[in-house]
Amino acid sequence: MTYAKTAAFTQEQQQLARVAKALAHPARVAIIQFLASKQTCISGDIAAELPLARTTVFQHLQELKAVDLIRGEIDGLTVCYCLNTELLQQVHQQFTGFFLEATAGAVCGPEDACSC
Amino acid sequence: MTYAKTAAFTQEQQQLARVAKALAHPARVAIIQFLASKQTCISGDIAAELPLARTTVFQHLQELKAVDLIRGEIDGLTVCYCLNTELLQQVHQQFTGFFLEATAGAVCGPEDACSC
DNA sequence: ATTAAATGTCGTAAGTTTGCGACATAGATA
DNA sequence: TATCTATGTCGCAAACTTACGACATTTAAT
Repeated sequence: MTYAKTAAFTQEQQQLARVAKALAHPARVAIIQFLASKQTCISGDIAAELPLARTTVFQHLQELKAVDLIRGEIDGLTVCYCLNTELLQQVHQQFTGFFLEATAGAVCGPEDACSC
Repeated sequence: MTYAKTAAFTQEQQQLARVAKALAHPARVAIIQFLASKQTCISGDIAAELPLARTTVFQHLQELKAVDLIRGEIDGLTVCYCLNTELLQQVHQQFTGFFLEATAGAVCGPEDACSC
């Protein structure tokens, strides 16, 4: 039942939410940063870089793959994980659009009570 | 147990994940867009704009308030909801930094297999 | 003082996420 | 061929999320 009403929102809202959800865990943020820090694809032990069990990291990797933010190619014994930089750029634009729209009004300051 | 290991990540990663999580549902994206579209604070029936029950919308509003993306001031019988544009701007910068970092490497194209 | 309207609080059902250990599988190498 | 290493798959327990109805609270009007 949990996501029962998702279909009632626009594609744009759903897509933004979907990506946001993929980034909604520090481990997944860390994984992307780690892949970015190596300037290349990674074969292997990402789990060793994180304070989590191997299977848990694998699970996070699956989630990132599910939204296509990263790719994974099997290469013999190891797997090669890559960032999908093209999608990341696209998503960046989408978020920028969202934030610009949201900040355009400049309604309330940070401390002041609002004066409705 | 679910968020047991969160503390093991950096503040930056946690903050980004926290905001991403707040945006990780289309209803919450829609709420922010709705508040932005009115160029002012809103007293009242946000639920009427969304395909969800009043209490459910209220719950989403609470979550957005919890990360301080929106503010709510009680004003007599109604409540005045505002975007925290200052925070939104800050978060926008944070996301931009993250995405720039992530796309800097430009490792793999969208279709090509990676060449590890 | 009653009552109507607008919000907030609680509880609950169903589904999802997180984190992990145990087991399965597939190349590589002796 | 046995076996080591690197990954993938399953299943489980605990916690979290989503969605909603029923009830409480608060303010404004009559």
